[in-house]
Amino acid sequence: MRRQRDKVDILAVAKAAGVSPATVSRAFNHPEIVKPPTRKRVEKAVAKLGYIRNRAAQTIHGRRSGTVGLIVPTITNSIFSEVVQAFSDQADQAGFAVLMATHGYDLGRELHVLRKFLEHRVDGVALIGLDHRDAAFTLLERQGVPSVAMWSFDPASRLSCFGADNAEAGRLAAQHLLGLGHHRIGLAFAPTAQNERARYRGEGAMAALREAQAPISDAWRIEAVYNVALAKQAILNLLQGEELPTALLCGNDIIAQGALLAALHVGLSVPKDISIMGIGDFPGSADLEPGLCTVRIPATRIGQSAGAHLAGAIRDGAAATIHRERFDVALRVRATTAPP
Amino acid sequence: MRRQRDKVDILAVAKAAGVSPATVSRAFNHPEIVKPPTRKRVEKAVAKLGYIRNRAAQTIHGRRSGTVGLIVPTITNSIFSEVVQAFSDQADQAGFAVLMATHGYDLGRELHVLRKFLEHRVDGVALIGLDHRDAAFTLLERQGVPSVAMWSFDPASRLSCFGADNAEAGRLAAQHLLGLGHHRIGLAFAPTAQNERARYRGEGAMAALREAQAPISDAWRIEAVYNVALAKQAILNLLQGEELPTALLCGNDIIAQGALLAALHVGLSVPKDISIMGIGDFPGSADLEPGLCTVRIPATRIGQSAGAHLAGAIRDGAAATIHRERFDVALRVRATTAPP
DNA sequence: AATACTTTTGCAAACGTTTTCATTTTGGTT
DNA sequence: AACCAAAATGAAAACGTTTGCAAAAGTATT
Repeated sequence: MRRQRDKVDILAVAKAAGVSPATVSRAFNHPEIVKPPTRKRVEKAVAKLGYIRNRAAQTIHGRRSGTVGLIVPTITNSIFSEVVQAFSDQADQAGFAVLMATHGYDLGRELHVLRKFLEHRVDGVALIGLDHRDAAFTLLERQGVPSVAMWSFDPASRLSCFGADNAEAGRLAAQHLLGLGHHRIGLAFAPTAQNERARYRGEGAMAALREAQAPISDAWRIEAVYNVALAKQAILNLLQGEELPTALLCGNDIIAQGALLAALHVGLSVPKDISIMGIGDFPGSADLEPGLCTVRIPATRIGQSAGAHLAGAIRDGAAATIHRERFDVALRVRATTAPP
Repeated sequence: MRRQRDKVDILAVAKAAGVSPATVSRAFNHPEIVKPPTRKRVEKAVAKLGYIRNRAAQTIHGRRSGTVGLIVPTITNSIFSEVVQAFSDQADQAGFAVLMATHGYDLGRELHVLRKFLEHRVDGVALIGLDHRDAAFTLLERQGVPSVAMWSFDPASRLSCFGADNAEAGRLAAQHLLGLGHHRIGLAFAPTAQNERARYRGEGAMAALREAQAPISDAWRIEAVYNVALAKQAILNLLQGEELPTALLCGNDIIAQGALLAALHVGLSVPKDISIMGIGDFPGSADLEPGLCTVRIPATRIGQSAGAHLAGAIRDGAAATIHRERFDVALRVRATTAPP
């Protein structure tokens, strides 16, 4: 049984292998420049002592920490699970460990977490969306930390961004409903104050409705939160009203899922009695009964590209240059929509 | 505009505040022992220079890293989202940053990630379940890193554990169906090889069926994976058969959700034509239409307790003592089950 | 005003690596 | 065998903190 007191560091390994600490270090970081027999001896010593490198020590020496920070609003529903998974996989493949945190749609907490991550000297940062505290932007710029924003595309973004044109997504959704002949369209969106995704989508949808001269009733405009149960509740209230819309355009698939359940709950048949349209095409949306009609946002590809780009930017020390990538959205016509 | 070259470290702050580096350090770590006016001067200097502490430097000095590792099978579905969120919140509150990774139900990858996290000198580790590579256990013991396993309870566990008795959950589910009068019960479980949760649940269910002398047909025993779409597919195959079971007991709510969708898809009415039972009570299960009958496992409480305990064990340097906490499971009778 | 505490601060030695520079070893040419 | 270049290794100085110990500055007690 190994005693606690004889700590096994690079020096202990060096002694056990009969080489200098420098050689041990090189055996890890530049194996090609240490002679194979020596390397073998080092490896044997490492195995025997159960040595585990200390990343903190190399971080302090100015090398990279080997971590990237990932800050998302939430992981309790499926909205970001795909993008988080894809990003993490990519980071992992590039050899990074992922520091992850959620802020619950509170940009103040986001800033707090960001600061904490910078104390840990993350080599890069990934955020969701383009709405952030000004302090967050300046912090990232001052520290020269490569960073990416995922989910939204904006040609004038202050951060590198990988995402979709949310206004277009909203427009596409509205146009699909209008094209089916709907005029009385209800809108269910999340609060848009600190959330440009919801804001842009809403604006895109409204623009399309105005163009088509569809009426926009405040009674049909409800605020839902990103949670199936709560969204279901909110929509139930709407469905209690007397004059119902013939279609419901939801800010994302979570809300749409709530809407679908609410409709079924009050005995409405979808899409016969009411059409329901989502945005996002989250995992599971296609498999609902009936399958949810929505606008696809390629979350996995966004996460992958963002992860790969961030890893590259870290490797090249390219914190300052802004890179923007726009991912196409596409209508996914499924069974929850039909002519009124 | 601050030049990149004049790095702002504790020395720069000290100079700007007219004190020694030691005092700056103390102002951060033991504010109570530095005189208020001095502290003020330090704080002002910190703000002016935009200084951000370097956690790596304090880690290397033997202090704690301020990070905990969280390794889960997956986050792409709702299974672990609750427990992950609760654990992270707790860790965050205790001042820790969370290094998180997924291994996709591959315990080899889990070991790999664990090793990586130890290189980063995480102060504690949280895992899901009790099935792990032997090397993972020894690694944790050798390194003396406080660790907890969430989700399963076992009085003989090798790690501290916070979780439910999965055999009881399986038994409870089976007994509920038997009690309703079902005899022809299909079982849909995930592969049990490296997953004691599924294994114990299955064993508990089988034991109850045997006791009740219910027939166990291999044709009604199918292997599903933890993914709504794939589970739906697998169950669809089962439902194509001629002699159908009158009830379906699913290894967890994800599979049950797939089963529900599959049944609806082929035009079966739930629970009139077939009863469906899940295990877990994941977020959203209560809100399905019809609401999913299941066995509740208190994921949020598990994550909270595990997080709080881990933080405590780190504070007290109590890596060796094993703590086990058992959380009660409870039947949640909802609309997807009825007498045959 | 001198003494004895107590509180606050500073000095300097760690912490575990990496890397520059210098030195030794190796292998290839004459 | 002598020489030279190239390859491999070692010595030591960093990296940015924290903390034990000692010195200095207050504060209370005579």
